[in-house]
Amino acid sequence: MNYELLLREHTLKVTPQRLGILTLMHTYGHLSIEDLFEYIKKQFSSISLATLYKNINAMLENKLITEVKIPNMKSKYEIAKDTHAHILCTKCGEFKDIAINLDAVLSSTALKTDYALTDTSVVFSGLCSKCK
Amino acid sequence: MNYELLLREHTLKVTPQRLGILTLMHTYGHLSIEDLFEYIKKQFSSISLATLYKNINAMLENKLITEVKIPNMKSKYEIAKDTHAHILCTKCGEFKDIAINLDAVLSSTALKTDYALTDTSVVFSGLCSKCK
DNA sequence: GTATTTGCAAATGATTTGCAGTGCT
DNA sequence: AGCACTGCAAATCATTTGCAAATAC
Repeated sequence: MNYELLLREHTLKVTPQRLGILTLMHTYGHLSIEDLFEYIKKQFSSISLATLYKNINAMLENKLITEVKIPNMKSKYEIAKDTHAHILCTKCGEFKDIAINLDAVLSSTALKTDYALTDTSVVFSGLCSKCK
Repeated sequence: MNYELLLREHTLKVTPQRLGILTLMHTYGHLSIEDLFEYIKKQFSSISLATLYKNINAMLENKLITEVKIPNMKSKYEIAKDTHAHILCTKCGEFKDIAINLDAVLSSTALKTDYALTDTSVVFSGLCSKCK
């Protein structure tokens, strides 16, 4: 994937730090601030936490990335993509995307509540195949 | 509802502050820490934020209440109840429970992922009937 | 060349902890 | 009586801000 283009499309300047952050997110899928800082320091030993936060916030504002809030855990960040849900193993911490179709649930909810629904935040949790 | 009994069932002592917190949650449905502190001070003018946090944490640990994490907002707390979902109006901030049936989605997800699913965290958002 | 970004240090905000006194059972 | 809870102050942790130097375009 071309992150330089992605940044430019979102009106953000291209810097090595930003490219590093996006590459990490692509590699790991979902990362907390702590994780990101730990990994990014390996490439940019002098990067500051302030820079990381500033970039995360800039990319969130431009909707290039998304924050995923998870029960009982710190938030994780991911490159923005189409509507999807997440699944968490509460024992080993595995966290990943799942493809589920919520269209029926969403349209019936919209009907019942008279809301115009635009976003979903869905995290299922339990035990993964290894942990259960 | 009998909050004294509810506290005892969860092995927590009954104190006026705790009863106040639970009554507020019952009245308002979902409250942030800020909201709770503002309201509870009207009853207990000398209550400290530390006490509020300690009680919230004690009740969370005992699963008497639940934290609801919401995209782009501070968490809200509610008295624990059966699995349900939430809906948020991103304009006026209305936030409420919705009764949706996720059984089909959950069982097909469990099958596909080989997870034993136990919990769900679902927040839909958009514009309510007045705001849209 | 100008505006934005970076990294540092300091400031702010949120939550937790320690402790002495009080209240619950 | 004994242990848990409260309220205060201080400590810790998370995030943001201000500013000078460096970098992107």
